[in-house]
Amino acid sequence: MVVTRFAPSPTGYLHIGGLRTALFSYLWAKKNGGKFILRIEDTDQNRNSQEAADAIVEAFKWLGLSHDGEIEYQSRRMDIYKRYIQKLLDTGKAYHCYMSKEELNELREEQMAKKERAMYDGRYRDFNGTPPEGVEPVVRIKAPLEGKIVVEDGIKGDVTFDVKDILDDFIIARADGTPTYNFVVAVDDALMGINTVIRGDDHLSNTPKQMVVYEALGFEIPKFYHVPMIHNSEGKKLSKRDGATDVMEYKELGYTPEALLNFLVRLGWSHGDQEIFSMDEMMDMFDPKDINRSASIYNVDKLDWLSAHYIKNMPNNKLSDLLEYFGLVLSSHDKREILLDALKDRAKTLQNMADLIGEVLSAPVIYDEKAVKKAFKDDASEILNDFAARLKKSENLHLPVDYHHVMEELVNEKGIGFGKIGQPLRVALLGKLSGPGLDVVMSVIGRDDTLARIDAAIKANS
RNA sequence: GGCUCCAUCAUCUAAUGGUUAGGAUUCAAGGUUUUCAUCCUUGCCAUAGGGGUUCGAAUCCCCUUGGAGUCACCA
Repeated sequence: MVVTRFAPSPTGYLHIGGLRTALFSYLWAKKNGGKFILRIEDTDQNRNSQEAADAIVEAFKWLGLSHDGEIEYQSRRMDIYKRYIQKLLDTGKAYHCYMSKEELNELREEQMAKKERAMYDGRYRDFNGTPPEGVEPVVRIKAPLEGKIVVEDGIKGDVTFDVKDILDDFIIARADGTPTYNFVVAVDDALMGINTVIRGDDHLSNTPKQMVVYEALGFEIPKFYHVPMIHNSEGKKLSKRDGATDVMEYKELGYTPEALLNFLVRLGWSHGDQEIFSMDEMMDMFDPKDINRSASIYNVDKLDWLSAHYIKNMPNNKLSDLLEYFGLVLSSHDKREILLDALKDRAKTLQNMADLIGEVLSAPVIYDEKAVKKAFKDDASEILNDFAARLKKSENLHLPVDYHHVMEELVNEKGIGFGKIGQPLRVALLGKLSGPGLDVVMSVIGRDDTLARIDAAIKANS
């Protein structure tokens, strides 16, 4: 059984990069009928981890992702970590170090001055004398002093580290007794049965340390997949300053979960030439071995395209439901279908769609200056008046086609082009020269509103 | 700086050692549309550089260059 996990530190919200590794982990677990565990890494607990967990769960919920079992909080597992630290102490695989922070800094400075690597010198590694007074010791693990550590990574291949380049007897418990990151990650992953770790490749250099812990405790090392970073347009690691990095911002912006997930799954992963993936397809086709080796740059153009694609292909009742979040209640509108059909392939996002609908539903408050200049010349007012008169005496104006007939009639009888009536009418109805079909607009707002808008436009612009 | 990773169009990416280096987004042009958008068609655009290995290299090896990540009693 494949057991994966997503293990964010509680920084407040779900990050777009985190979401991608979470998605990869989720897909791989679910595809294999396994489990996907959510673990909050709050050993330092300077922040409100509950809030962070809630934010992450909320985001997962929006996206339709779910984790198995209860959320694990590291802050609630302190007893477990203490027990394993004690075990290492008892078996001589870890030891107390009485070096003070000052001494440590001193050592580091000396090493820096000599251009050596800053590392612990192991002075308490085999210490069995009387400990110095007044120093609360940290616990250090006995790391190997020489040799190589090979991380067998499913994406990068075998990555070899020379122990003397990267390791020292690192701290596994602070002076206050709390355990440190590399220790708890290894302990938790092992204890929770996580056999497949999919995470950002910024963790690759931590992996040897975690392997030392696995080794010391006799745990089995999981399969690692270190996923390349997502970069900003500058080519640097994505940070808060790069626009929207909070997943929930995308909801506010009007992106749908399918679009966002589809966008993210294709960042660093591909399946031939396929661009559009439903959740089922992702699950069916995803395999971490197909993840790219190189970092990718985050670019919203494609997200916009996907977003538009999903809106275009969404059933109207679902679209209507989603639009309510953006303040639009259409359920009782008798021309809902016509309206949504006409606008769904013009919108990039739900927010955008709501705006476009708003432009149809409410009369223009301002008329675009250029549009007026272009459309309201010569006999535009006269033609509009003629058109209004025809509307007034027409019966049974309901569907777009009904309005279209009236336009056609006018155009034919006067021997003019469609543009002659179309342009000024468009300005009258929408205040500008772009937008959905005029017959659709008139059908949606009805005859009375149409007449009112024509009237208002003539008064304002002639 | 040490260590590690990475390198195909502007961007996301495809290509058992043999392809006119493919697709998608963006951009541009044309068609459709009374307008705009959608949609359709077409076009522009890439194997970082240098050495090898090989009949043959985007693909394997080495070097250079460039980029990224990481080096805590943070996670």
